[in-house]
Amino acid sequence: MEIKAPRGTHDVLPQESYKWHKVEEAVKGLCHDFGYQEIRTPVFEHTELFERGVGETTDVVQKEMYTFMDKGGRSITLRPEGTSPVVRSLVEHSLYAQALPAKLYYVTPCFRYEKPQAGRLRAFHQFGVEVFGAEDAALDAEVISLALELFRRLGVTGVELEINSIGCPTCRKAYNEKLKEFFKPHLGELCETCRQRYEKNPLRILDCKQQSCKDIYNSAPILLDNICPDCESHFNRLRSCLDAMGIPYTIDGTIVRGLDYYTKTVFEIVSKNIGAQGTVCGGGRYNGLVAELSGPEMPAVGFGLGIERLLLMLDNLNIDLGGQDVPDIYIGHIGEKADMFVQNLVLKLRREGVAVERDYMNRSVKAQMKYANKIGARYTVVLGDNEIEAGKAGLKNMETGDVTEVNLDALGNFFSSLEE
RNA sequence: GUGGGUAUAGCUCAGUUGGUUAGAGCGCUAGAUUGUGGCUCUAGAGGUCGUCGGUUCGACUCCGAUUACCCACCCCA
Repeated sequence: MEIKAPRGTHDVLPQESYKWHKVEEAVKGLCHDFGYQEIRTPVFEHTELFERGVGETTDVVQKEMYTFMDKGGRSITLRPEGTSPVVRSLVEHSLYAQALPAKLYYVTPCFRYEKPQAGRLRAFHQFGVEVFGAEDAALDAEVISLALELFRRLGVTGVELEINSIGCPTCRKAYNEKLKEFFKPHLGELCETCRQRYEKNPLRILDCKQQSCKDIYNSAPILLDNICPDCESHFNRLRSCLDAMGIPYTIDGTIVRGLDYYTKTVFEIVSKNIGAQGTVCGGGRYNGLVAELSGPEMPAVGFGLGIERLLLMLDNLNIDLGGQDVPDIYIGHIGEKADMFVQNLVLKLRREGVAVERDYMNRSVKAQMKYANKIGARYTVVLGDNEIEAGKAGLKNMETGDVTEVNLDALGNFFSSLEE
């Protein structure tokens, strides 16, 4: 029986992996420019971290985690999101005692047991950014601008920024009461899940897609209108900062986010061209999380951005990230003497940083050339007794077909001069 | 977790009302006066038709189950 990749996972094949490299390079350069440093945390953590961090009532924790007991009897969970582990590490290593704000980023696999569909995998990758130690909404804006700058640098168009404020625990508590009051007379008209939401987290009702529920909550009090003065001024400053940077946005009062730790600012960057899972980046402020995970009272803001969804956008927009890695030169050979000569020459050139390929199939010259063409070699040279004797050979430019005579000793120099 | 669609060669797909040795294009390999790619031509390799069961004289074709993939809901990146 053939073994296949588990449901909801996929392989990044050689003809795709260069795209990942390009995206990773872009992320690296971007974070450098914005002053963010990389942090790497383990793929698995104690289950409790996510229960506490993400929130026990969330879907992610309740039904989507890859949780298992290890041989030491510990409950372990494969990271379902990137923020909690970073906060755990921040607290564990007292990173908050260093220069603040602490600005961190990561690109890492995440795992959620969900039913796969377009843009949704069980094993996927997130580029994430987290900033700790500053309350200023200018940072919320910076983090948003960073995400948008990644899209800009990669040439991605057609993404839209949506922002909202879900307030702080104080004003949200008051608002929840207000919501409950509003929905109370309509309880019977709400859908099944919304009736549960009514008890657990009335805020989520506003996220319901069912028309019947929509009709009701359309006239519900709006959270934005009910946040406290402090949250309101934070939101206004965020808007001013975005305006100052010339970043357009829409305010969407229905953005609630499914992770419990968010406070004040929440935002999504959505795209229409990757199917139903249009949110390519989501994040916001989470001022309570560090303390929740036994750290000091410390404000924070960040986002997660789905790499696979980003790649999906690039494909659908036909954005070429610059092609695959190809050999500088393919060295063909004829005869045993040349075989050994080439064996040595290949290593010599590789030591000089030239990307070289040769024949390992004992193929005809014609077949070797075909192969060289297929793998996209920029140059080819074929060596036989004559060339080795003369120390010279015809170097063929595969793009133009031009052949120029070169000294075999000078091949390395030829390629290093090409780079200049 | 709920719903819909699909399943034939490495890939994209044909396959007639069930009827003998299951096809094409692309890709792969090898050739087309003996040491040079791309174009063209020729040949070859490659499939227990997702899996299991049923109906039938006979199933790739009909029925059932199962699995996987795709799409949507939910949720989220």
